[in-house]
Amino acid sequence: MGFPKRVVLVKFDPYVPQCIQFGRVLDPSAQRFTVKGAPQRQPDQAAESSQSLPPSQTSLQIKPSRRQLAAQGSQRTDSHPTEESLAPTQPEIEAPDNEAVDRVEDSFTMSSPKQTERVDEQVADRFNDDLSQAIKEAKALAHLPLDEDEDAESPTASTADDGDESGRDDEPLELAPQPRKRSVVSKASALRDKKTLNMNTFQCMDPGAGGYSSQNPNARTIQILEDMCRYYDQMQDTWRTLAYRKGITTLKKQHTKIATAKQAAALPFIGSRLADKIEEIVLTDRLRKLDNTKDDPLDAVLRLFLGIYGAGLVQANKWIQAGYRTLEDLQSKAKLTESHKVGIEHYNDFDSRIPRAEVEAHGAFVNSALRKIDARFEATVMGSYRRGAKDSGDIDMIITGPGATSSTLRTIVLDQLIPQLYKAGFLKASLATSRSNDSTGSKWHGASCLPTSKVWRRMDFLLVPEGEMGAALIYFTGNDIFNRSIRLLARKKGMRLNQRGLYKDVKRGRRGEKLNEGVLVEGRSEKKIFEILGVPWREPHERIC
DNA sequence: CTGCAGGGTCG
DNA sequence: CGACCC
DNA sequence: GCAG
Repeated sequence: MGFPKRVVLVKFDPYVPQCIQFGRVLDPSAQRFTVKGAPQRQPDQAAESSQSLPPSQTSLQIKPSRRQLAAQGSQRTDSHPTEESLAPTQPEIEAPDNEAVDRVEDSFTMSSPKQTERVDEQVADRFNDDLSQAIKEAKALAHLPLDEDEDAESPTASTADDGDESGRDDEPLELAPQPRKRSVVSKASALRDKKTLNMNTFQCMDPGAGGYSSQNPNARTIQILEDMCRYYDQMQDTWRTLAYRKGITTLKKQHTKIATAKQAAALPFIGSRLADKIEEIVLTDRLRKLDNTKDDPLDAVLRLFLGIYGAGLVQANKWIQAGYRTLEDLQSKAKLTESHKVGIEHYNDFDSRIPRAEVEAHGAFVNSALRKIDARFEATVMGSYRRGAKDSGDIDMIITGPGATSSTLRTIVLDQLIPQLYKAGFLKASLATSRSNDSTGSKWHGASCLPTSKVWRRMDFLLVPEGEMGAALIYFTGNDIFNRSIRLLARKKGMRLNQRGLYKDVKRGRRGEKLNEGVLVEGRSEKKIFEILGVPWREPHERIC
């Protein structure tokens, strides 16, 4: 999702790690600093039951709905709508340190760029076989309007992604609205193999909604839904946000106008609720629900508080219930953790976007310091920067080195690099950091600031041992939807994918709880992981779901 | 009605 | 361990 | 909010 979306395929090395980013997504327009004196009015705007969130509850209930509570844990990802703005069509936005990247790649990836296409095709082909079968299955299971005979040309996976640069306008046809025709599709095929996964449900199998633009017939609808989505994201309603994102992505893939609820509901990831909203938007050019929630003072306060690093629904509601309405209230009256203090003090800093050039500068600063400690190590900026974004929510760097073990990395980074960067005045605060003596630690989260600036930026370091580069690349390349999708796929295949590697023979309980670590299958090569999972290779910029 | 990725850090 | 974050 |  995103705005002007899909633009260039910036010309960077496909293998260059591009990563997922953990930016915060906050609506700049939100009147977060002007919400003082928010009325103490009683909440009545909770139209739907599910909507009666704790927030507004001026009164007693501090308790977030189960939904929301469960929601913790995945919000604010860089893949949020507003975050995906890719750099404008200037192909020249190459990563400044391409060399560095190349080196990294060379050291940690099996295949060289040369072999890329070939490999990809092979994978793709292999995939197609599986796919055609999966597709049938999918059609039987999903209520997609495909005709039986159509699947010969497995649409979805425009497989070996034609590295077409001029962007694409081809859209996955399955999603195309077509005259409803209850395909009597194969109960046979459906029964054939219960284990066949419905690939249509994995967004990682399908190139992102790249062709989307304001030209899309559903542009207006999408715009409003993105507003809703952004709102829910701010409210940290993870699952609703996720659902919206999926639905929006589907809509972006449509090339015809979706005007009725019935029409909309036929699409994947669009259920009755979203369908109704879509119809309302088309009919009235607005969404009442959005209008309401948007200007509720208490919601505004809640969103203000939720924007603080380290503050979630529980904490924010406690503050609200305690009567606090402004950041000043919190600073003067509430008991805050160190993170909260930093988060409040630099609320604006962390809330603002980081220009691409500045991201580069931060990266250079870190890299320079690291090289002085040990020239073999490298720090590479990942995140949306690698995806070619013109600005980022935070700066995310992977630090690795030839033969580096997690232990040596911890020593180098945690005991030397970080302290030095602090001394240099570059690092300003730590928010969450591993301890060099913790054998499992692998990250450092904090804030940095260029000598030439006074705006603090969220900076994350990830320590990645050589043997885990492949998995790390996938993880930090994102986007998050893609990651979650591919991880889910791995799970469905009895495996487990995390930032360290792909594991097989993972035993799980009835409810999916991991009962066993599983056996490491692959961690070093990104491509192999894709291959093993049967996911067609996708360039980083195509992993925007 | 339940799961929605999986894992690290903080208090 | 719950909350929060990536 | 969707899907199973």
